[in-house]
Amino acid sequence: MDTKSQIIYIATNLFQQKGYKGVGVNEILNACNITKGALYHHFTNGKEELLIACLQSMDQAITTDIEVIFKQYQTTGEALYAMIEKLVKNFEREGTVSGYTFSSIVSEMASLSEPVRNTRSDLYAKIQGIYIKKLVEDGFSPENAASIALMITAFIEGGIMLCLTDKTSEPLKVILHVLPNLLKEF
Amino acid sequence: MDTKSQIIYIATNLFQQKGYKGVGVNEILNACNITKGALYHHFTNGKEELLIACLQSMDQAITTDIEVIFKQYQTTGEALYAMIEKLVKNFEREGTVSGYTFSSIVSEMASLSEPVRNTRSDLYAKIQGIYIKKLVEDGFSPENAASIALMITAFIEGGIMLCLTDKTSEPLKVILHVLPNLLKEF
DNA sequence: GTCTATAGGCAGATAGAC
DNA sequence: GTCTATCTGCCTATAGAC
Repeated sequence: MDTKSQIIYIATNLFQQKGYKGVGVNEILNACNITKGALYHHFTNGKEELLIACLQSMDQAITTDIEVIFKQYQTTGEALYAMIEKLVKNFEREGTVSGYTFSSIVSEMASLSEPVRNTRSDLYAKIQGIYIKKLVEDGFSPENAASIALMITAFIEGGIMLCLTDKTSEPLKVILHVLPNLLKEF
Repeated sequence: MDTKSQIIYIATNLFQQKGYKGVGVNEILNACNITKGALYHHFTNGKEELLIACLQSMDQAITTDIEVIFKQYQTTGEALYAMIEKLVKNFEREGTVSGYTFSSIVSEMASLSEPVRNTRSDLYAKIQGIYIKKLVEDGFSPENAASIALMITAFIEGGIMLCLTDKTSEPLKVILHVLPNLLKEF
């Protein structure tokens, strides 16, 4: 793996654990066993450019993962069940699911720059696009599908946040059983 | 209002907007029009002691507010509808509902100290206690009530997070219509 | 109880050798 | 492409006058 990819990989983990402001450039350098020269060679605009690269890398991993699951199952409800079940198992195995949310990194949005905000918005739109497509295939109207996709995102985001901060998989487990049934309400 | 209360009031707003790490002590001093001497007189242990005071102040405001609403309505579903409706109106009026969530302040939990983590946990437990009490009055079993309270919290947390970062009230509006009906699933 | 002045450290970023 | 050395500025916190 080349240096740039390695920096992104390691920095992504650190950002997920501590948030953008919570990780210093020096900490990243230590973890990567490189020096400032190397980092600023690959990321001319410094820490913020690195953050955007990390967000895009996360997006790649998340959307690929979700797309695979959503192709495997007939309905949105079944796909969501499988997806959340995977999150629960992941949390119980590794104690984290932070790879599935951007909030833990950039929830202090107000103090972040416009490029970062825009990147984050694009990524959420992409993920919700997958939900919407499947929901329309299920027979929902496009407007309803958009609302439901928003709801799904809110539910999962909140669940992940609670699991991470309370250090228990309970919130996601509850959502696992409720969310698929919830689709019938519409 | 005395100086200490004023510091807490202003610092709370800043922390809500930018997160703990995103606000510097100097920024707080400027906003309050005081100097270091005054701040460190009232908060011997500095910024972290101030944060804990802010979290407790928020907790006071939130639980009081929720309790008032929950006394006004017969069922948990009705109370939740009124509560979320208030959040939506608040967001549309002031562009924020950050007073109702701790996540935006302390989502970088891994890098925060034990006292702060514990304070946050206590506050969430208190809020969920209100939900649980009402749910049991509604006839739910204590175990079910606990699960449902967890779900409600996850849903609202996620909704607030999306509203704040996407700058639209849509997520909470969707939740407003779904959540009360959702209770019938149990 | 509030002020000024300052300590001491670490942040992100840059220049230039190799 | 990676290194070392260094800059500037901000950070939290403290000491001591008033």
